Amino acid sequence: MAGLEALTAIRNSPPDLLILDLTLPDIDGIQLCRRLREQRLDLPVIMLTARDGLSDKVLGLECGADDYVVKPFAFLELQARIKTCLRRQETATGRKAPDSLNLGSLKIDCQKRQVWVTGKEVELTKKEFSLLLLLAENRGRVMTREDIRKTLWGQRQLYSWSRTIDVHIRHLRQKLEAEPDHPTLIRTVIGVGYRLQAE
Amino acid sequence: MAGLEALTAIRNSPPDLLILDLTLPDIDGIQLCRRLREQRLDLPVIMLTARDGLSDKVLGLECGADDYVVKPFAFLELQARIKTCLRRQETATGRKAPDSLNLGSLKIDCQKRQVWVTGKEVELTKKEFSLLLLLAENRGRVMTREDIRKTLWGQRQLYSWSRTIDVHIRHLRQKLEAEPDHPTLIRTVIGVGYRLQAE
DNA sequence: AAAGATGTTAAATCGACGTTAATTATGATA
DNA sequence: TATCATAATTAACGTCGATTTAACATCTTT
Repeated sequence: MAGLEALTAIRNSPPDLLILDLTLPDIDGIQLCRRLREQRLDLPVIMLTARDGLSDKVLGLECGADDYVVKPFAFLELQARIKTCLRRQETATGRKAPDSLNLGSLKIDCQKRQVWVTGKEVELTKKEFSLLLLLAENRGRVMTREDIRKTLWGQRQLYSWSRTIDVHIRHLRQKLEAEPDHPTLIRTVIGVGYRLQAE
Repeated sequence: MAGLEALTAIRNSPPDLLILDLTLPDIDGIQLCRRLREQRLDLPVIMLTARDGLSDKVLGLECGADDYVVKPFAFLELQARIKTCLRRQETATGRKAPDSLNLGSLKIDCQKRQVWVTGKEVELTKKEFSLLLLLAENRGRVMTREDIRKTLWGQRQLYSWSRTIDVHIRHLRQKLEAEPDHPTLIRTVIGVGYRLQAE
């Protein structure tokens, strides 16, 4: 799988741990890792590489990787590091995103990627879910279109004049709001962005 | 200046915008840029380079540069890109601004873009909010029309005889003052500009 | 009172957002 | 690999609020 594909896949359904090869077809492991961190995706990353130079090693760790294994490696070593990484993750307080969000009539299960409104489950697409999660994690605060664009699409993927974000907002409103045409949950802040009403 | 020197200089007193040459003596522009981002230095960066390959271009943007100009370039192009970059920076939500301002009965939350007067929330438009923020950040001091024009409109033409600023002030007074016709919060300093009463 | 600066209002313009349908991408399945 | 279903994005246009303009009123200073 190419790096950019991976990035999308990870955003859509984050795994518990990532093992990254330093050499990927389009963007390399270091860049991929950095992007993850920019997007506040706090999952453990183990770098995998054939190169043995110190500078690479430093670079790997500086970009936010949690550990580093040099090829060729004993499988047991990798296994050990995976265990360590996961244990560290477990015990680190509050590093992981909360498992579920409870905002009045809105309930979000981040792990299962399920959403309920007034007890009823609603089905969201991946993009819809990501967008809702972003708004929910920042409830009360205005998320600018720029914020949204950066988080969900990364740099330079979506033109500023595109109406894509609006369309997803529309879909969310249709699925979540009692009256989609008079939204109370997802408010528009004209000239700025959107805000999910806290509580 | 070499790249490492630059890095130190930037850390010590961050400029408004950075124009980076891809080829520097010790570490190249891409690495410098990446380091900046790692250190969460969120200043706009324009890459400058002689190389024309696509991969370089991609690399430049992916490392966190905001834009990219290939040498040789028309000076007007660079100028245009600088403008765009700065405008984007300006409008990005409260990056540099403090999180909240508390001035007696007036409360401003820059993150949420919300404003309260004596506990009651008031809704402001984008321009109104920017104007109020400018006055509030410089409370007690007189902001000249020229200051206001420069900050809120930049180079874009707003003729000196335009009443636009007055109109926005009017709207702010209507929304914030107990008696809009006898303003106590936003005072006029004739011949100079406006001053927000420091509490 | 005159000149210059600011205040006020409504109307005109402009731009941001909303909406729908059509199109394109994606991913699963045979 | 072709096909199909679904999701994501684009295109095109509508709507409405925000901003600016215009015209005139009122205040200040000399």
